[in-house]
Amino acid sequence: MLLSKYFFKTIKENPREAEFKSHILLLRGGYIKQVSAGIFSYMPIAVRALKKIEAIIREEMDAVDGFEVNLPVAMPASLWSETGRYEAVGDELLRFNDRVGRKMLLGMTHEEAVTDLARFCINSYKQLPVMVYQLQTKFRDEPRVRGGLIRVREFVMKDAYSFHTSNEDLDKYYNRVHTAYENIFRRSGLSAISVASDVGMMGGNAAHEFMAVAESGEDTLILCHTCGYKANREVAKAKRHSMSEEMKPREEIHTPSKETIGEVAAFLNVDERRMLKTVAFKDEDDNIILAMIRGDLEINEIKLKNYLKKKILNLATDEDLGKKSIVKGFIGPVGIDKSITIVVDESILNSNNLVAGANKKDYHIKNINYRRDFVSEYITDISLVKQGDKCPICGDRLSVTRGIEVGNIFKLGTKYSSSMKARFLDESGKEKDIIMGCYGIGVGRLLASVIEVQASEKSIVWPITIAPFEVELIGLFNDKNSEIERIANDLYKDLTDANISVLYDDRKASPGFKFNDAALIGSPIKVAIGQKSIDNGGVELFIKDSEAVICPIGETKEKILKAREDLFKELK
RNA sequence: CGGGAUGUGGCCUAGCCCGGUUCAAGGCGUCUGCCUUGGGAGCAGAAGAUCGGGGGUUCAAAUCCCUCCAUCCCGACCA
Repeated sequence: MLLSKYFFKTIKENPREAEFKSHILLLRGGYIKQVSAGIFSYMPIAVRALKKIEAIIREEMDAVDGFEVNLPVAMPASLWSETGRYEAVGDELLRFNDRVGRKMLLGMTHEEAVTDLARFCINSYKQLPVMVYQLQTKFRDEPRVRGGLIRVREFVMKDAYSFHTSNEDLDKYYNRVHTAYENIFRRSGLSAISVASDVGMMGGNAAHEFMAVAESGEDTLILCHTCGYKANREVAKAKRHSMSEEMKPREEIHTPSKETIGEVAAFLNVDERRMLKTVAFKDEDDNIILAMIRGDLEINEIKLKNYLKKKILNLATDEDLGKKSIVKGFIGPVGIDKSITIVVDESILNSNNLVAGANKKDYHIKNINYRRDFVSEYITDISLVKQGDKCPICGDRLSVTRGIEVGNIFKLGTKYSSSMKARFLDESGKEKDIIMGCYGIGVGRLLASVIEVQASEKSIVWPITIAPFEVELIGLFNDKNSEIERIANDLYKDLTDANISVLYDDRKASPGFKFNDAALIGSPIKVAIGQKSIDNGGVELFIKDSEAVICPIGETKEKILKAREDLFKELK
């Protein structure tokens, strides 16, 4: 490809609206053009990289016996009503009417469409297991977009759906996909780790997310470097040490205007770990829920929400509490209105003689003990894991890092097949719901993550497997110097004939201009040829971000072929 | 949806607080000509702007006020 003819434009200055490294470099390098918040046009250089990623994904999906399909972007609302999601999903589902006024939607995910296909095609256990996948545009009307391609409204996703006769078979297949995902990210040059994750609106039994570790990531990951425990903070657990001591008699004490854990602990001179913290929430029906946890810990709202199977859970306002005659700042388990749901964190069970509010202004109660002083039918782990907490598996210190979710895999179970009546006949002729799994990868997000994780502030070096052009040939000559131009042209032809994707910068532009554009184009192999390099004995070869190496012209093609092969080998 | 910020030729930025003789400016990019090729060259010329939109205040508005819109960041939300 001749750069002088290429549909392409670079920008010298950082665009005003971009803050993320990947966003800045993708805009400056002429990969993407923003059309609206979270909606982008992709230029040829980006499309080349995306197609390479898609090719890797297809190979790996085919290798786990997947069949590529194409499901619709626009669907009738009635299909989604079958699972109740037309009504259940919020405004991120874009709803509209067609010309006859029928309710429609833009697909943000495709469980309904694929289950509809499955119930049509699958009748017998003999057809299972089977997996279908697609690479297709999704639209999600996100309330907040972020970081260029990191979080967008319209994007291409690889989504795959598998169908099984049993949970055991799903488990087996799920592991195969897990491996396929590891292959995809490794081959794309992105180091991603899988963590246990929340199942969210997809429902189902188990899930993993594949995370690119990056400071700019929006997810918080909990990792144990000793035993390899890895989890999204949303579901992460920690070992909480016991704080038991001999039970003491309960005692009410005057704590004027001491409302926060810190204030009360200081006032009474007790450790915050001897405090019982109560946080009040409100659900979608305006019910008050009190979550109780040890004073030094925080509530993980997602765990709490999942445990209670609530759709909405917000912090209760002072007004909400007032309506139920709950005394803000002095809430406690003893003497509280019995009709209020109390969720008790496990940390309360192995601690005792705790201090909590007395449900009376300016009073707390000392030496509260679970069982003796109160009980609840809702006991679970609702604690938020912090840096330095103990690993639930090995007890060693946990560390916290940030990650970008580039893929996820879910065990769906029968959530969709049962509501949509996607069934099969088993060996004994009995009708059963098909057991499903689903597996997603955000293609554009993967591309952006590669930059986010490994690019410098000013330049991209693409992994060769996804590079828009494997080689960039930088011609440094003017028109009069036809000798050098002839050598460059010959080299370009040689490389192209060898089936290497080459971008040849043949533009009339200064060397600095070309080198800077090359830094944005990001070919992992760059060749510069000019009077200076010729005088030094040939061309200059740059592999990834290394210093220039002089290479005789006659050996250039072989050197590049070798370097190319080596780079591919690294990402096998 | 809450909090914060920003909208000035294709891109970046100054001017705004303190309205009027720098008031529509500078750089980049683009076009034409000359010249030039080792780290975003030089010279000369040219095109290109409803100062985000609307309303208001005023003799006078990019500048002050109201309102709407758009974009970004943080939070909420999220496969």
